[in-house]
Amino acid sequence: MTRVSAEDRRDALIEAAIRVIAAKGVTAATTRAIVAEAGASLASFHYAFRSRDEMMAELITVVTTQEAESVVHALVPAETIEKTLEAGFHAYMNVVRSDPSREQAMFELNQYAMRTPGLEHLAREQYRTYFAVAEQILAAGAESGGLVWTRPLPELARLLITITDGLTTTWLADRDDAATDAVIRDAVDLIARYAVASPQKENR
Amino acid sequence: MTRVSAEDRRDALIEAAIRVIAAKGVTAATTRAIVAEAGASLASFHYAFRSRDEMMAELITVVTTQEAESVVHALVPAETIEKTLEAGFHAYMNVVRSDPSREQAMFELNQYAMRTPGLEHLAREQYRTYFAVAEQILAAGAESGGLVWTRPLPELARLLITITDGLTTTWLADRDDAATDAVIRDAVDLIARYAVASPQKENR
DNA sequence: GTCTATACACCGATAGAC
DNA sequence: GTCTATCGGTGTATAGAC
Repeated sequence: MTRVSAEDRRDALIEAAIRVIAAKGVTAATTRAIVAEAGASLASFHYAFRSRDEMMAELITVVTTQEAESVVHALVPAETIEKTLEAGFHAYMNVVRSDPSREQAMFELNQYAMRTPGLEHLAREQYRTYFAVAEQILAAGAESGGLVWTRPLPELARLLITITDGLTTTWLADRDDAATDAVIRDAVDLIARYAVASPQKENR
Repeated sequence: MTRVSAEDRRDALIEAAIRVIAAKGVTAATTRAIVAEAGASLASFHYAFRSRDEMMAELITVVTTQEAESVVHALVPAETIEKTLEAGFHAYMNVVRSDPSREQAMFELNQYAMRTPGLEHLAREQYRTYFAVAEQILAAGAESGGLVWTRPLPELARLLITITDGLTTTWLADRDDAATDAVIRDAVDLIARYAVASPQKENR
């Protein structure tokens, strides 16, 4: 192997680990499987990382950020808040459908963090990121339609993530697209109720 | 060890495995850890089960049934459908709070089934059981209040499970009781809208 | 920095005595 | 049926040559 900076080696190993995890799950992501995917030697792994858990910790934050970006990127504002929300849910579900194993891996990683001493905070951090993304999406959706939310944004963001999580776990289990769409319509109705026309800006 | 029938041995090992999984996760449930918990020898495991996966398959159906029963058992009908639903969600969350690790294990087992060749059908089966329980709960809740659902029960059952799953994953990640309660109130409003007074029985 | 070789723990599973 | 002892494989991590 040609010489590579420590930073590049770490990144390459993490990207390789992400591919392995997305394909075969967290359990299959052994150091041997990761270096094989990265085309590196076993020793180079422990030159770049003190331990497998150290790499997993970094991987979790990287993959959470990637997930957040891919969801935000898939969004498109529509004419009404209902259509925007519905399109948002469908865009998200298309991300899930395009790589179910990867989405399952997000849950596995969260549980891995919860079960691993010293990594518990990463589980919480992962959801903090999700909530922040949800707030961002809701804020943008309301603003583009000239609306305001009549409920505190953090509450609606958690509601959105709760439903999204549930949609994902149930779909992963039975892959029922039609039933998922029906739940999405309910979710849209529920959330859209909390959006009202923005009051005219008052002079003062 | 005294002699035990094959059936009893299987049950004892499965119960031991459930305890190990609930405490430390699916990954920690090695054959050695299980027999140690059961007070048996390693060989007796493979006398009772052809393989670890054979035991895991049986365990998943057992634990899914247990989970269904413990939820149904925690229910109490109230005066209105709203109160019944809200009490139901809180009863469920109390089950989760009383043993978070066990509830996390339900997700881990589901994912284990999805990742293990030959066990995929168990993941679907697990959710079929959940949906059936949800239908049962919704039917009983409406009947006790003299109401009928204006939506197909399977759709409402899936909605209920979707929300319950999301409530669980988010609560497991950040243990935020107050935020969870707020989401529950939304869920109650959403579902209760589909219950109306039962029409009088008509003579014919 | 990168490699091969290896240490050492633990995994699932089985052989064979009792 | 139950046990101890052990096999072959794989896990994380490291030693030491280059």
